[in-house]
Amino acid sequence: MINAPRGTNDILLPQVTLWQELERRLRELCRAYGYSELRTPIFESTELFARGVGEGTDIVDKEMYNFTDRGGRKITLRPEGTAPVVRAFLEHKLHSTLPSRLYYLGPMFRYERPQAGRMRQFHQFGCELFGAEGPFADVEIIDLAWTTYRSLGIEDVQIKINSLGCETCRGAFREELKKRLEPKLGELCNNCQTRHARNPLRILDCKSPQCQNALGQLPQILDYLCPDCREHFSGVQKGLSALEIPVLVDPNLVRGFDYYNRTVFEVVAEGLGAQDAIGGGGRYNKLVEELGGPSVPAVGFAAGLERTLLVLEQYGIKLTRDDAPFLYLAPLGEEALAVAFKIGTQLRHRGVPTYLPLEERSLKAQMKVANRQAARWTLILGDEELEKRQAVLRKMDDGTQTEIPLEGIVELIEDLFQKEGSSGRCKA
RNA sequence: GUGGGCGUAGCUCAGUUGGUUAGAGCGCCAGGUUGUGGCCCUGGAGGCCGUGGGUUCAAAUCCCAUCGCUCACCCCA
Repeated sequence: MINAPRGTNDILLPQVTLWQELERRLRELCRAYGYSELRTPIFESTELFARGVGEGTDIVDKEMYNFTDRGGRKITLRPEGTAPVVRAFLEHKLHSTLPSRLYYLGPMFRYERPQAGRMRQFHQFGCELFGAEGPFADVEIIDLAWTTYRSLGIEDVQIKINSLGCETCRGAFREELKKRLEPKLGELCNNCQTRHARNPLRILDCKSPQCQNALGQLPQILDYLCPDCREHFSGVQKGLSALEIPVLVDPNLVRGFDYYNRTVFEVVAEGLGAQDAIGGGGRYNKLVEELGGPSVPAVGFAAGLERTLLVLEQYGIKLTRDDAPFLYLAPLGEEALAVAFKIGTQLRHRGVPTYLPLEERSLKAQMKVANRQAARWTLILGDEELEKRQAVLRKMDDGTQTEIPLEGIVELIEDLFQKEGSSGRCKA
């Protein structure tokens, strides 16, 4: 037997309706915010991520699904959504009309050991806002992130924000930090020893108790922000508080991508095992340029959908989606099966969700299936009815049934469906 | 990459100090109702006990290896 590869899974019936409903709501939300969908390929040139996400990040160094195609091209299954969106944004010259609001929704791939809330193929929903430098853009994105969870009924999320400054103030801070860490190097964990050389900022959010102890009082980037960055960050905070979006300033929040500058944020929630982030994002003013485009400021965020569903489950929030048949057809006998098959097919042509049996079965067995399928109505069609050119229409809720003529039956049931519409019933 | 836990029916899991035809609940199928679901009752189908090797008169049970799942470290969504 061949199983799905490690860290991947099949999404089937009970779960798949949750996914459909989740996706439907996210798209609806994007419409409200004026974001339009951008679908990019699932694989890209390896170079895109090497340059976009940055060499030296965990993602690029050890988590990418890389392969060489038959033409010798170096290809990578996308580990995140922002770099591909920027690539497409440039390829289609979307910077000619700014601001540009884009969203994506789909699978991402990272080669890691799976655990609770972490898969090798997982799904992200993300939004990117191009062409606005002022704090309102950051506020819009953070509000959108916040509203994403709120609109799903998750009240209990916390947003942590920080500012990483720009290349000038961050550079100065990095040097200062390195200098201050120098004497304590020996006390830090192995990881942080290498970070010291490559990316000292990441030492700030190291969770190892060894480092937490050794670090003690370190300078904070917020104290090193240049006047512009300081003003921008305070603008973001003012905007958020005007919208009454509660955020926690976390000076140690760094995040794992190289492309962020100024605002970074993370949405955290309980119930994800050892993980706590269900979404995150920030500003990336240099990325478009680094990928060969003009200077276009941008902000974005991404939400992990598996984790979002985990949190929904934790809170007992059920996203329901009607997937039950409106009509269950229960023919008795060969002749009735043929007649039912035709009626059922005509109803399907008219968009009425119809369960159609393909073989003869006892009425009892058919009723059981109708019940299990949560059908709203069952149409019973046997010899007796055929004789009289009639059928029995049974309402499954209360078991009441009426005889209706075969003549015009398709129209009659279609009318019934138009009136009652979908009922929010769920098979699973 | 490292460590812990677990692999028995479609699903959730029992299975005693190794001992005869490996069990339950749910689900599925059929019957109780010669044409009526949900509740109830009866019966049935369905298992290389993850795989390979070893110990033993005898292995689901003990040992080794291997694969898979899972949780955690690292990092992240």
